[in-house]
Amino acid sequence: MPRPSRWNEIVEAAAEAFRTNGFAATSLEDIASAVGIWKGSLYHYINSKEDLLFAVVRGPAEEILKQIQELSETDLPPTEKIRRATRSHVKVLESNFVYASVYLQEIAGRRKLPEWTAMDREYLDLLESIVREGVESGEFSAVTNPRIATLALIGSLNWLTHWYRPGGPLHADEISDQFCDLFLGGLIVRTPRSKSKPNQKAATPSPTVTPLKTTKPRAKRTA
Amino acid sequence: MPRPSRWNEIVEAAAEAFRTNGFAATSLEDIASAVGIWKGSLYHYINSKEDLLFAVVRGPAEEILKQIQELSETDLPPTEKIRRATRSHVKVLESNFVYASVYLQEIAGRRKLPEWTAMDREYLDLLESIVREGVESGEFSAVTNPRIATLALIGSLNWLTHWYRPGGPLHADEISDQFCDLFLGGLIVRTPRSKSKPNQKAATPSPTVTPLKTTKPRAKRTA
DNA sequence: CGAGAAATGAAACGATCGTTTGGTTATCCT
DNA sequence: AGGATAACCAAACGATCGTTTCATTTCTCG
Repeated sequence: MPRPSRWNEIVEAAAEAFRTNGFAATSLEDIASAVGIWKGSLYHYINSKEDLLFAVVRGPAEEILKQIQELSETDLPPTEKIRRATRSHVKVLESNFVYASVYLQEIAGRRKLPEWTAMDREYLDLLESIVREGVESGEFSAVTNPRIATLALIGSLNWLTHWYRPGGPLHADEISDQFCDLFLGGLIVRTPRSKSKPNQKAATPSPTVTPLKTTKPRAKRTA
Repeated sequence: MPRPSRWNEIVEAAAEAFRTNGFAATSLEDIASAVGIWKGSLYHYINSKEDLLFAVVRGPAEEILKQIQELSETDLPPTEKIRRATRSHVKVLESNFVYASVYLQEIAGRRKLPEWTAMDREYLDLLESIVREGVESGEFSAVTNPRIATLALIGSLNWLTHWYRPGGPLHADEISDQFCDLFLGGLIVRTPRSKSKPNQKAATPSPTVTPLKTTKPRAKRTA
């Protein structure tokens, strides 16, 4: 991967085009003309079109993983870990918005290259182990399935690429704080009631309406 | 749009291919050979390749919107509305998993056709108004920004297409129940304390660690 | 200044794609 | 049965795409 000045322009133009039209629907001519060169000239910087995709995507992918790796090595209480993980996730998404959007749309979807799926998996596992830590310490007593809770948080965060706009009215810090408050505390401020009964349905304080089939008896299913 | 028997095969094959490789990277030859016909023969069913995309996507998009429209017309308490909305959202995603995945990846992203963005917008607005209803009734006293809370829930739900696998170990009812419990109640079962102080940070019961910059003073910014 | 390397221009290639055309077979209806 | 209509075959077209090749310009630095 070369280093000269035009290279940054090229990667930025590629990222912008990939985000708007998708990788497959973006032609090298689109990128070249955005920079002001001929499409053949791109091959002094790349060996194939896919090189551009990886160049766009590598930065934020490695950054976001590094952040949670460092966080996992601390001994902060789980609540604080979740708060900081949420913040750094939103921060990386904001600071590298176009790049990160391309990653989530083109890599985290479709492509199954083992290098990237391993990174996704490691990130998920580290975040889940934080949640699990909170469950075991008794702080997250409302969680029944740590993996689902973790995936819910990751979903909220990554979905930012579908609606967040840099320079828009919502600041990243504001968003991450509210996400974190919501994830940790939920919508409802519970009335002090069943303390020693960590019921699965403890979060539902409205008995006004008969619920329609709370939880089906599950069919057994392994793996 | 024609009706014969092969038409269903074609749409299913298209959906499967679109989900795996994306719309732009899928050739009509891929779809035709999956059904066992020549690619030119597809044009007795369609006028252009995009027709296939819309045929794949229309069903679940209209269904998921219809469900929340009907729900909005009831006078159930907000908590119950959220629970039912979550359930039906997961249900539609599960029952039409491939179709819905294509919608979220190809329509809710990139494409800006006004018909679909209007549907997305209406769905978001209806769900947000439920949240807002709960805030005004006092039930959702922990919410400071209804739109962000709504987008967080939608993100968790739609991210299902990135990790859920039909026939896998997790049942759809189980997932939607846990999502809903998490969204309504959060990770933490709060200890009865500040009842009449709906502080922004009421959800953070761990004062062990000094938070790093809670919320920056925001730069003013309109629109 | 001038040689050598880096960067870009300019054109062409083979492959593939969406679409069209026209003919052939199968299916349905009364 | 037989005609009409739908379904499909088979081939080809023009356009576009990723990539290659080679000539030319621009930059670097001793």
